[in-house]
Amino acid sequence: MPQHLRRVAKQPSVQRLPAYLRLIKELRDLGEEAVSTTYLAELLDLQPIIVRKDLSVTGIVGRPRIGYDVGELVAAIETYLGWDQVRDAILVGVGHLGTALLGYHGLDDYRLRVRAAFDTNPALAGQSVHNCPVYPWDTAPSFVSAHGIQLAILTVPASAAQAVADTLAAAGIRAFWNFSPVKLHLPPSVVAHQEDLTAGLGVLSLKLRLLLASEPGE
Amino acid sequence: MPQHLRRVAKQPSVQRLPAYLRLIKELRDLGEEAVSTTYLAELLDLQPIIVRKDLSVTGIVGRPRIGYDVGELVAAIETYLGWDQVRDAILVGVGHLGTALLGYHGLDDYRLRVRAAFDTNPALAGQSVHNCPVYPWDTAPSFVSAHGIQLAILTVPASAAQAVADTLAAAGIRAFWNFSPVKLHLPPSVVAHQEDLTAGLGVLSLKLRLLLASEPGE
DNA sequence: TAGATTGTTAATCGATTAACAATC
DNA sequence: TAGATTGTTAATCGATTAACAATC
Repeated sequence: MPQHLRRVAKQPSVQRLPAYLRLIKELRDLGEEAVSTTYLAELLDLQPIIVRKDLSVTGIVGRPRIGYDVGELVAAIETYLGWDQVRDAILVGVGHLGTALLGYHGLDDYRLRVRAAFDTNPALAGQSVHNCPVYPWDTAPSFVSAHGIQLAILTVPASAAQAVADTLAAAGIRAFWNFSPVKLHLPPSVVAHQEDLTAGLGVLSLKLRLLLASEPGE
Repeated sequence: MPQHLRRVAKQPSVQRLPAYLRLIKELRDLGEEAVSTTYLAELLDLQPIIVRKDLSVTGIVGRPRIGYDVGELVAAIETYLGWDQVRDAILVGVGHLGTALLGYHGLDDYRLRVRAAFDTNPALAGQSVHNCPVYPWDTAPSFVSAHGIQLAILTVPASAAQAVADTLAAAGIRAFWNFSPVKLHLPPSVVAHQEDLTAGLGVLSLKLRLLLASEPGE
């Protein structure tokens, strides 16, 4: 493995990389050949030096006065995040959010392929949601081991999340993208990332409250 | 406004408050009267001192050896975030994600009421999605000003987000919960919070790549 | 050349952690 | 009382920002 792919960026940096990637791909599709951190920073309301530091973890080198080669930069970020290769995934819990994610073409852009969805509701089994087959939950472990799936998207109710994760981890899942509002406790050989929509709503609500409180007449 | 509601917690703290609130409400519903930071920290894989620091911004005081009063703590966090009062909202963009959010009862738990949804698709106008009426997008500005709506949830395509936000801000919207993968540029009298699902996917993908790379046989 | 941009090194800032007195 | 927990103050750690030489 090349040295620069070993560098571990801290979470704030990693979280910004997908936003850079999105913009740079747009520029590429518009025919641009180079991009500067000054420009990216302006679009994202960041300091140019932050963008430069963030990009440096991917090992990319730019050219003074010109910036970074757009094609190289896309490749560098994708390689760094592991988005350069197709990864198979399953989704568990075909409710509102699960259905929405199955219909979200964005995942495809990042080469994440949801091969199957699972649900305990027998009415869903055998159906196809946004072109993804839905199977009974019982069959998930054998599907995972048969196809060597490493990534699972969890959109199950909070009460079920830990048990579902335990079962899938035993079947071979190594990474959970967890949309259930529960912190998963897993062995060190498995990684997880929790999406918490209410965290964002909390930040926004506080901002709004402080904004309104700061205004005359309050 | 009481002094402690003026204290502005930093973003990492604020983001953790909703997770505390969720757990504490569960405890309350189980009949618990007190909770310690030691206990909350264990459930969330955090240090107790972090939890204590985070809670202190709400102005709550605990009792040594006992912890915090569960009812008081729920009230303190809700008041701090502005979740103690019902807030009206609209949603713009009734696609997969917009539909999922309309069906998400979680919003109701935080007293966020989506009064109407809007879409440019004429086939949707007049329909009702998860008990929320859908109207033509053109009518959004007048709805916002007529009802004094301050918060808007944006689930529109990236290409439309900035224009939609500009229009709504002019009509009186003060806060945007933005699910479009675009950084909004808004006047200082308006706040926004961007949800970026791909940021989380990036973090998870990197964790997985590093996990696999660290294993024997790689 | 002049000026813009990269990329390094050092300084600052803020969040996390440690230490510990207070208290129930 | 002994022991667990709160809450403050100080220390550490890590991320952001500043300064600036290198370079195209």
